[in-house]
Parts: sequence; structure tokens; C-alpha cells
Amino acid sequence: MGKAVRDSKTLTVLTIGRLRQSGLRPTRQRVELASLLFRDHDRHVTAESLHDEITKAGVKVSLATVYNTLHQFTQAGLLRQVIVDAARSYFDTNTGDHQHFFLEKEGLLIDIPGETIAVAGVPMPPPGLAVDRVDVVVRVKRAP
Amino acid sequence: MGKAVRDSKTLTVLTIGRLRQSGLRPTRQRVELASLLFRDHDRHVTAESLHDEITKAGVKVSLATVYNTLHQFTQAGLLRQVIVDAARSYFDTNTGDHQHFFLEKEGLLIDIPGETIAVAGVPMPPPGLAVDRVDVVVRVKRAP
DNA sequence: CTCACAGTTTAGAATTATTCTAAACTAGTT
DNA sequence: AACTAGTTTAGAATAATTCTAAACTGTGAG
Repeated sequence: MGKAVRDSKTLTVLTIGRLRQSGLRPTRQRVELASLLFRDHDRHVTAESLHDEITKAGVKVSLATVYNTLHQFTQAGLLRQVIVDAARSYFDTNTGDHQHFFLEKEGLLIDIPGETIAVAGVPMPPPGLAVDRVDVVVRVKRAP
Repeated sequence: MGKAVRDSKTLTVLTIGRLRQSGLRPTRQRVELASLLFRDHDRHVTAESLHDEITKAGVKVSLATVYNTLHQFTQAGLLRQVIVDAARSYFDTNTGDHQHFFLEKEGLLIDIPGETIAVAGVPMPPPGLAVDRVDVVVRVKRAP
């Protein structure tokens, strides 16, 4: 077995550890979803797309559980919710500081690394308010 | 009558002109909604909030028409849709280049003038795509 | 000024994403 | 093996938004 190869049993063990560290009981559903989500980096999913994907992989998880899990993972800091479309919520496996390209027509999100874009001149918020974070969305279209 | 005072009849006439210029037939509903929206500057409304407001002003307009009108005004460039909340859509009467503070908990949007924030380093979009616009949302919380 | 019709409004039904509910299940302990 | 708190689930419920098809109204022609 090659050094970079990680069999699914190993992945499962790692995933269970990760869930435990986040205070989440490693149920079958959570392990399956987490394995899928965190196998590769920088994934962007919607509840629907993730449910489709895991269902097609032959794993039975209800849509309600997918919603619950996405929110729990988000609360635990394993995911980040991305609000770019009025119609649906996206979740990003990249929780670090970064921004996005968004192609609305196709529901396509693409990460822009955190150091790439610099935002200067953010004014002081009105009294009583504090900046939580600054989101930049670069909306793109198919070129003409 | 003071020089800056604009009676409602004058407002109506101006509004009708504005709608005509945008290729929108000045129906009673559209004139009423436009008068309300563009009387003051920098308003942020949701379909629901605008419907409430106009209803309380004693004007009868259906919620469906409010939705239609908001979208038509947006298409005509009289409004700009602001996507900051997964739960509802905001519309902004300020269509120029500018950004926003957003206080999610209270659904509060505050304009940041266009020259205030500088965004540098936006990378080239992937081949075949062109930047449509860059949105910056400064998410704020009540200070601790 | 009146007609005719394309465009508009509307109530209510339909749709869509998401959340809720309460009953059945299961991981982790004892 | 039994217990229990936390979890999953199907299906109902909710909320924002869109659709539908019937009634209504600007507006340009005559």
C-alpha cells in the first residue's frame, strides 16, 4: 500500500476521532457524511446536493438528518455557511479565511484563497456593533 | 410653500415620469410603491416589510404585486437586490456602487458608501468567466 | 371620447427550501 | 444485557416566493 493511500477503514477511524473532538457522537450518518465531505478539500455543497450524493453512494440518510448535520458541523466549526444565493444555502468545507467566486446561473462556488484579496477601509461600525467578519463575493458571469 | 417642499401630487407626477422612462406602465400600484420607495434615499426593504408599510399607509396592494414590482424595479435598475440572509431577500434603493454592514440578528442593513472600501487583488476569474461585480458584506454583531 | 387589447393585478393555490414533531433507534455506560 | 441521553426519521408544518387564470386598467387608435 502506497504511503499516501488511505483506505476507507482508516478514513472512518480518523473521521470518528474528528467528530469526537468536536463533541459530536459519531453516529453512522455523521461518519458517512463527514467522510464524504472531508475526503477532499474545498468542497461546496447544499443540503440537497449532499443528500443526493450520499444516497447515490448507497448510504441511507434522511434529508432532515443532512440538514441537522450540516448545521451541527457548522456550529462545531467543521463547515462554514456561505450566503450568496437567495434560493439555497451552501456549506463550505474550507473554514479558513477566504473568499468566493460565485456563478449564480450554475450555482457554482469557487474558493479564492484568503491572502489573495485585500479589503481596506472598512469603516467603524455604528456604536454598539462590532465587526464579526467581512465577506467578499465576486459574482461572475459566462463571458460574452 | 417652502422651496424644498414637494407635495404628494408633484411626487406622483415625477414618479410617473420615472416609471415611464424605465418602460414600466405607471399603474396605481407601481406609482404608490415607487413613491414610497424613492421618497427618501437609501432604503432597504423586504417584500414583506414593504407590503406592511404600504398597507399601513392605507393603500391596497397584494403581496404578489409587491414581489412582482420589486423584481421589475430591480430589472429596470431602480433597485438592487442584496443577498445577505438565507431567510429573506432585501432590496436597496441605492443602486450605485456601495457596500453594506449587516446585522443578521435584527435584519438590519446599513449602507457603506462606494468610495469607502477598497478591494484589491481580485484574481482573474476562471477561463470563460467575467467579473460581474464584487460584493462586500461586513457582518456585525451587537458588541459584547 | 370610447373601444379594444396588451399588460397588470389579484386571490388563492402551488412550489421550494427548510424546520419541526414525536416516535423509533442507537452509542456509550453501567 | 439493560438503560438512557442523544440521534434519526418520515411526514407534517412553516415561510418565503412563485404561479395561475380570471378580473381589471392604461393607453393608443379611431
